[in-house]
Amino acid sequence: MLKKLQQKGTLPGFKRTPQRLAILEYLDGNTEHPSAEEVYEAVSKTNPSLSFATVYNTLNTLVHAGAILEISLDPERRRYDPNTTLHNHAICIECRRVMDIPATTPVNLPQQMTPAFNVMCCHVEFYGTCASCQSKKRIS
Amino acid sequence: MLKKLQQKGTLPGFKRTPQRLAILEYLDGNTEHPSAEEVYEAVSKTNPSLSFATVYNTLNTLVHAGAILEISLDPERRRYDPNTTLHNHAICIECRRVMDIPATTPVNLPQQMTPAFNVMCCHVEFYGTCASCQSKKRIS
DNA sequence: ATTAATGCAAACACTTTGCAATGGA
DNA sequence: TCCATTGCAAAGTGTTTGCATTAAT
Repeated sequence: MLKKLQQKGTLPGFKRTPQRLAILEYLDGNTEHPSAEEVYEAVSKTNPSLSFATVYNTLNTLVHAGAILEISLDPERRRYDPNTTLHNHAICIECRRVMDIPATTPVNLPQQMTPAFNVMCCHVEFYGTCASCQSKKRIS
Repeated sequence: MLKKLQQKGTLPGFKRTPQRLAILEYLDGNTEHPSAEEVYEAVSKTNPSLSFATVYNTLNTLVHAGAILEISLDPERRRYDPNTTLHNHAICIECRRVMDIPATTPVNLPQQMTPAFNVMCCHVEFYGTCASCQSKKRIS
């Protein structure tokens, strides 16, 4: 998905600037669900002139193009997910890390709701503790 | 849950001020998933001196006491849910309204994740269009 | 009397916007 | 050349905080 945008003429009017290409490269295959600040921190290492405006501008453009997903698991800040295929998330309540979980068995709305609400997609959030936070707790 | 807090001596140190009692009354049984601003708008009608600081202060106190839930479906603002029992949500992508959905069949993590991630609870988000937005679309 | 809560204003964090300068197409 | 994008600074939105005053216990 993001690889396509790195090539010429995929999205009409989308100019492939050095900043955008660097952001695309950072996002492609990234499973960290980074925030705008994390994108800025990472990409500005190689592009010191990068501005926050460009990061936000690019992320919003990518969201509108459907190339990445905006996820609102964190009330403090928006996070972005380059994985646009159907999948779920496990959120560690200790370290707040978000992990991808394959969408296996489909989840259905209870029958009585089916006619009233037209489900287009669904997203499951698993809250709990990740492996590393579990072992940290055992030690302390 | 919220009814209890309206009575004396339920939460040590929790003072039942007129503002808090009005907020509790507004929240109790409310299924609108209101934001802080919506709480302020509604409650300040009867309590004109109410301040935003008090609304935020009270909502945070209630969240910490486990009396209400903070939900981050909306990246723009936090919403609050007085229903603290296990349930899911249907989000209309047209009008952004959030509806409660009973949690029927339990959702499980794929087997291979089970030992690594200790699931404590799970929350399903159904995205789609609600009945009223469907009929609006048919008309226009 | 003690201590928590109120209301105001200022501060804060995240995100968007206006605009002149830049640079892809 | 044309027009989207950049970078900066200012503005906008939602939330928190400091503090003197008020009021519940």
